[in-house]
This record gives sequence, C-alpha cells and structure tokens, in this order.
Amino acid sequence: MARKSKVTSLDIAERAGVSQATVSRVLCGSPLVNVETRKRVEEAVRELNYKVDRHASSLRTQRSGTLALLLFEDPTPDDSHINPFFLSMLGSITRACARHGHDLLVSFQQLSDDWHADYEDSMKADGLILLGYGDYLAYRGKLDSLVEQGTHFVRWGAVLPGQPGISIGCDNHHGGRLVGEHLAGLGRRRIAFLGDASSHYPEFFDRYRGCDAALQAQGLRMEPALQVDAVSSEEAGYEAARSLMARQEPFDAVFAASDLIAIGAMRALTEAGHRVPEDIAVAGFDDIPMARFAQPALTTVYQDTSRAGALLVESLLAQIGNRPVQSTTLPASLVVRRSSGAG
Amino acid sequence: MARKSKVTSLDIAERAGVSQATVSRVLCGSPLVNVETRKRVEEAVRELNYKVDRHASSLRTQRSGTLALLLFEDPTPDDSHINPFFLSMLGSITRACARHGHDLLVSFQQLSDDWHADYEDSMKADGLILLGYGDYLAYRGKLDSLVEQGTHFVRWGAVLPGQPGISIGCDNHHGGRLVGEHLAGLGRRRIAFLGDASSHYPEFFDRYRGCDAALQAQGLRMEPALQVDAVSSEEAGYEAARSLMARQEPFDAVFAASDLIAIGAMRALTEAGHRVPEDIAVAGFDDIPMARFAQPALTTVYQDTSRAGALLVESLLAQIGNRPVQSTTLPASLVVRRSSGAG
DNA sequence: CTGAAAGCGCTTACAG
DNA sequence: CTGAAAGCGCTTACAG
Repeated sequence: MARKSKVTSLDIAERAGVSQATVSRVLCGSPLVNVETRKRVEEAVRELNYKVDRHASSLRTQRSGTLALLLFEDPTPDDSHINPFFLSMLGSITRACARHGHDLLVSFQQLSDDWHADYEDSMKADGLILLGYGDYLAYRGKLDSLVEQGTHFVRWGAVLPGQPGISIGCDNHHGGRLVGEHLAGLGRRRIAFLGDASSHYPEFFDRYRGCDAALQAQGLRMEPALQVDAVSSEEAGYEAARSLMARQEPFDAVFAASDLIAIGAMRALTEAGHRVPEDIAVAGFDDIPMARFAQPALTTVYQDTSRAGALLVESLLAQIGNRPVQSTTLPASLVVRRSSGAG
Repeated sequence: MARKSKVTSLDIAERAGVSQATVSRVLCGSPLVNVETRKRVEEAVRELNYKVDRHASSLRTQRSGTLALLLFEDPTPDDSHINPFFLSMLGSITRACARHGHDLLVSFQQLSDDWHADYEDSMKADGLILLGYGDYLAYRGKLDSLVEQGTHFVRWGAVLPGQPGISIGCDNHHGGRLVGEHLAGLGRRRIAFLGDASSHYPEFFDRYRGCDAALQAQGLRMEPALQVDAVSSEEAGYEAARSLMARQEPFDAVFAASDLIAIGAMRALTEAGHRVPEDIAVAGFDDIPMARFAQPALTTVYQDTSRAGALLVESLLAQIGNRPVQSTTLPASLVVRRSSGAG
C-alpha cells in the first residue's frame, strides 16, 4: 500500500509537452499562457491528480498560505472545557480562512508559554490570530515583542488606546450598559458583578464600567462590595457567587462577566435557596449555546462571532498584504431570557 | 516595521565558525556532533533567535510534521453550532498533537466536498484525522479511495468489520445497552429512539441495538413505531420528538442518539405538556458540557474524549511511521442525572 | 566528528 | 507566449 511515487510539475510538463515553468504558470493562474496550452496542462493535471507541493512553493515564495490560531486560557488543565465562546470563534475563523484560500493551524497555549515568535519565524504561518482571556498586563509585554519583531498578528479583545498591534473586539462597554439599563429598568437596585474588574481584564472591566454608567444615569452605582473576581469558568462562577453570599451584603441582581460565570453563579444561588429571577436576577455575557438551555434560560449579551471571525481573518490578511488596517469594535446586543425576570 | 532579514542556518554557521551542515546536524539532534561544537552552535541559534524553516526542511525530508483534522457535518449552515462533542475532541486532539511535536491543521468540510486527497497530496499534512457524523454509506467510497491512494488516516466512528482504514470509536453498543438496562430497570417499558437506526449511521444504529439487546434480556424490545430519524442537532431533536408525539403511540421513555437530540426532544416534550422525567424519562449520548445544565439535567453516556483524541493522534502517527496499528473500541459509561427519573 | 555538494519541487526574473 | 536557469533553505549520503 505504498503511495505512488510523487507526481511533480515535471511529470505534468512532460505529459503536456511544455516546460515545467509553463506548468507552474498555469497553476499560479498567470495570464501569460496561451489558452490552448493552459487546457493541455490542466488536463494533464487532472489525469495525474497533481497537486502543487506546498513546501516547495512556500520555500520559493516565502509565503505559507497558512494562518495560525493561538488559543490560550490561563488555567486550563482540562482539555474539554475550552470556553464555548472561543469555540464558536474557532468555527467562524476556520471558515473565513477557507474562504480566503488559507489553511489554519490551531494551537492551544498557556499564557506562560513562549509562543510569541515560533510560528512566523519558522515560516509555519504568515500571521497569528490571538484568542483568549487572560491577564492583559501579563501578556502585553508579549504583544510588544511581537510588534517589535514585525510579526503579523491580530487579537480578539478590548480595543484600547495605544495598544500594541491591532485588535478586534466587541463593544463591551455598550454591552455592559445594556445589561445595566435592563436590570435597573426592572427595578433592580443592587447589582453584583462577578468577574475581574481591573485593567488586568480589560474586557470584563469595560463591561463593569458600562453597567456602572447605566446605573449612574439613574442615580445608582455599582458597589465595590458587590464585586467578586472570577475567571471565565463555571467553577469560578460558582465560587464567586458563594463568596458574594458570604459577605452578607444584600443584592438583587448578578451581572456575570461571562455566561460560564453566570451559569455557575445560578447554581450556587439556587443551592443556597435563592430563586432566580424572583429573588436575584442574573445576566451573563457572550450568548454561548448553553445560555438558552440554562435553567432559567440566561439573559445575556450577544456578540456576532461569525462577523468577528471574518474580520479577524480579513484584518490579518490585509496586514500581511501591507494594506491599511485598524482596530475595530463590533456591536453588542442584549438577549433577554428568563433569568433576568423580564416579562 | 519591516521584518529583519531572515536568519538562516548559514548565518548560524558563520557565527559559530562551522559549516552549514553541522548547524543542521545540531538542530536535528544528530549524535554525530562534538559537544563543544554543539554548544557553540546552540549559542548562535539563541543569539540570533534562529528557527528552522519548516518548508525547506519538509521539502527535503518529504515530511511536514503536520496532521490535518477534517471535521465534517453534513448540513451545517451555521458556523457556530458545531456539535460540542466534536469540539471537545478537537481540544484533546490539538493537545495530543502538541505533545507529539506535530502541528494541527483544522478544516471544516461538507461531506459532499472533494476533500479526500488534497491534504496529503499537496504535502500539507502527513496524515488525516476524520471526525464527524454523516451518512456512512455516502462516504464509505471516499474512505476506499483514501486507502487506495495510500493516504494515512484515522477516523473517529464505529469500528466495523471489513471497514476501510482504521477507526477509533466508542463502544456504542455497550453504551446503548447501559441506557436500556437503566431505563428498563426504572420500570420504563416503551422506549422511543430518536436518531437514525440504520447502517447509514452505524454509531446510532449500534446504540439502538445495544438498547434493544438490554430490553430483550427483559422480554421487551424497541418498537419500530417508536423510532424517528434525526441528525445530531437540537432542532432535529425537537422535530423528531414532535413527529413521535404526532404518531399517538404511547411511550414512557426517550433514548436520544445524542445529547443535542435529547435536549431538543426535552424542549418539545415539555412544550407539549409532558413532564420529564415523571411522564417521560429521557437519556442522551455523549455527555457534552451542556448536558449537566439542561433542564432537567440529562442522563447520558460518557465517552472519554481525552483518551480518544490521544489515541487518534497516536494511531495516525504509528501508521505514518509504518508501525502496526489497529482499530480500537473505547469503553462507554453511564452518567445518571435527573432526566431519567432515577433516585 | 566535519565539510562540500547534491537535490527536494517549486516560482520568477531574464531572454527570446 | 514560452523556455532555460537560478535559487528559496534545508537534509543527508559521501568523503575524509
């Protein structure tokens, strides 16, 4: 069952009665080829089921036709619990790559890893897409060195002034504001926030501040006593909600920085005898598929992963092609379900 | 911000005062290098931040050090709704690749696409991992041609006698049996099955037969009148459950061929006024993360995706290295939650 | 243990 | 429009 010996462009050239260079021209879609010649070559290609060797081609052109997706979550011991939100992004990024004729290399990284240069230096990929939550301050230095090395990359995340490289992100502040207005509009007054609210996690921080802005418009505010740190996982949400309850500070709503946190929080609240949404209204962020099936179904903020993925790929490709690119903020929209107690 | 001109092994050779061939030997870990020489080279590599050019290396060795994961689901118009079960597999496959020093190319495919040869012929990947449900009979022909071309591949799916290529799968029959024993043990007598139960979908069919075997041990059986076709999606599960109810055949349990189907079915049942599990017990298959959060939490069959991913990668690598490989069936285990009405 | 040299399979100026 | 030739950056027999 040995593979047939490899078909090269020379075999095609011979069969079509042309030079190898002409075969290459046909396959690159060069316009400098006679129509008849082209046809003969294409036929030979089909007959011998020839495929251009990507390595030879890339070695010559110094372009790999491949993008690398680096997915990182800091404390992820377990394979299978990657944040579903990023998985959705992965799906749309893969498709966007395919649409643009590029391949996608996928890799999971620890934030602590030394991932920042490998892919482009070894020519494995023409550029990097960075995805994942993590301590922004801890990896800002890595972004700086990527920029310094001239590596092409785009990042999903908060769009910050003076930030290294380019980012595509959702309007976290507006998303937070929508949640704040919604909960306050339903009469909630003491809204707890589960998730980091500091410049270490700019996305979460923006969501927090957006919510706070909405409250302030009504003469209310987010209480620091009602904020509990949490990374984006169900377990962290559960623990954060328990810490919150242990503080004995009254609250009538929870805004979780992500859906995973919200789902964990609802579990803790319910276990402790609180009714959601009657006693405590809950809202999340991301609109992961699970949100619809949570009990009660989770009110959350939708981010258009399909568009985000396409934009990430297109921006990266533009950057690689030396076309102008800029960071972009995508809209966020509120999805009202039962957990917030509306209707 | 132009990239520094590329560092090659010649630059390293010059700096270390050796030939380029020696540099290459050091980087390939060849034992035929003097310790002192090796040190000098390694230092130069570090100083210039040199990385071996993968294309040049692959062109020379005819090995790419890359595996391709082809994920297909037949009717998947929407990016973001890839079956979570496969996403878990993706996670563990990615990690297994990394452990073995290989890169992973990911691609979503329609079953109808002409994917079967591209990756290996163009040298993009040394082998293929095929993942996805779909009409087995429709793509068995493609497996045959992969074998014929000598392409290296492994497939996640049912392990069937006389099957082309090698497969890693879970013990679907045993999983189905566990569900059948569980439901019958709880006094359920008329168990509906949602999902294809034919050789077009061998995994589903095995689950069906396993359940039937358990019932027969108790003098019961699966009724053809209670079987409804469904692909693995929430929507399909919802529709299938509605068709089932429209038949007006009595049933007291539903065994869904996948968790997604089960979740859709529970929605349809609840909407129609049935209580789960009091009126109708429900069980699924896969144990996707969502299963825990369904309402009620879903009884299901767990498959070890972590081990499955590792085994897929290792089998493929063994095959590429001409080491002996064989198809393997992994164990399945029952996870009892509220939806089946136990306890 | 080390070096000189061939060659992997392409793409792309350069001539014509 | 087409061909002959150089060269991308490695790895690996072949000599020594």
